[in-house]
Amino acid sequence: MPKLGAEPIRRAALVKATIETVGAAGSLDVTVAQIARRAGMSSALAHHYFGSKEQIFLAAMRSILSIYGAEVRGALSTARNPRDRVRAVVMGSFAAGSFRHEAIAAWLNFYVLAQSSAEARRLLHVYQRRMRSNLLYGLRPLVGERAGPVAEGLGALIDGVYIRAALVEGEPDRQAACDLVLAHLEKELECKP
Amino acid sequence: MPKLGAEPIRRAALVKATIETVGAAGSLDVTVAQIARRAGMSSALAHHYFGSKEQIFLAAMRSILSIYGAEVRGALSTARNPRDRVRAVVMGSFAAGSFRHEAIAAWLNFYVLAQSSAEARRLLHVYQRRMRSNLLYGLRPLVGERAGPVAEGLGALIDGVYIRAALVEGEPDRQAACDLVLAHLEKELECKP
DNA sequence: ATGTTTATTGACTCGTCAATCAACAACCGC
DNA sequence: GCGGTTGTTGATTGACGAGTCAATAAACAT
Repeated sequence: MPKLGAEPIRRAALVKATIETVGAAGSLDVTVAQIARRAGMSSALAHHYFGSKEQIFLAAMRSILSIYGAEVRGALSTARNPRDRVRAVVMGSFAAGSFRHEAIAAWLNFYVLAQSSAEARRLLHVYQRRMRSNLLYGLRPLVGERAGPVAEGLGALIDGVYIRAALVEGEPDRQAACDLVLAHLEKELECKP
Repeated sequence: MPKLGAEPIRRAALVKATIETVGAAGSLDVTVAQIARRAGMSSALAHHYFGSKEQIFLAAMRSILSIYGAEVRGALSTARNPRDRVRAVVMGSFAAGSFRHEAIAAWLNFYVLAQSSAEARRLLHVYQRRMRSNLLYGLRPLVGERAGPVAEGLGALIDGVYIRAALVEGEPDRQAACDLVLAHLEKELECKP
């Protein structure tokens, strides 16, 4: 049974299974055994590779954050001016890899975890800072000193759209979500001072 | 010890203690014993009056929702035109009784609970529908058929500001939060068609 | 006085679950 | 073919926590 070099495969399988299980339950109240079973292994093995339940969750969140980051970077890479840069950050946030039921449920629970786990809070702050600085970089040339508040509003709006999407069953409407935020952005860009 | 007519006092004490305990822990992962202790009684009594842990939480959420509803109604009562009506709904959402650390933490966890508890989901939908209809009522005369999308955006923005406030320690800045949303509203009202 | 209703709790049951461990299985270099 | 490394699990432990229950105590009714 045991083939060598299994560690990365097992870890990946556990991360995937964690996102699926948390997504299906809509809560972090899932057992390591459930996750391990979905990943096709025993719960002892999950502990063997990750050490604790919390570390399994955090690995899953890191995976989600890294997909999200890659999507935003990808969208940014084709942007040639500030306006498109800001739009890219928004559109990256609603790309297919991130704005999915499972990932959204994970996000929501991640917010909750951040209230009690220092490591989760740290991770969340990293994401928020990156998002904020991405937005500011594009916004500054467009709205000058208003960039701060505008970024604030965009970030909050994106977060709000995310958690509202957590409540609909089935996959959320990416197009509609993205358009809503982009429309808000247009309004902000209309007045330049 | 036992004085008659204790039921309503006990229930209220448990609701209060639940909000405090969940607020302090930032999670629904608190024991009935913790809540009961904070409310100055045994866990058996908590079960006696509420039947189950979930019912205790739901009672706490109903209390928060009812305070919120009262605040919005209060703000609405002095509004004399559509514009002030919409502003009242927004400002009611950031009134002192609702936009507090504890209540915000409860909200966040309520969203999570709504993913797995039918009763929590029902309760949440009641609130969302009421908020939406309050907004629409004021928005329709102002922006006509755009009222739907605008209400959508306002609702999402308010939710987003809420969960972001969950992450700051200490009491959140009500003024700033409210201003941010009101500024968004002004922008939406600028173009009337 | 006595029985009924309401209030209250300590002690208990029963299940669950994270984490550990001992043991077993396959592969590797030699 | 042997010792070390890696992979893997069933069984077990130990703790914790929701919910129950029997028992006690005060108030009330008659």
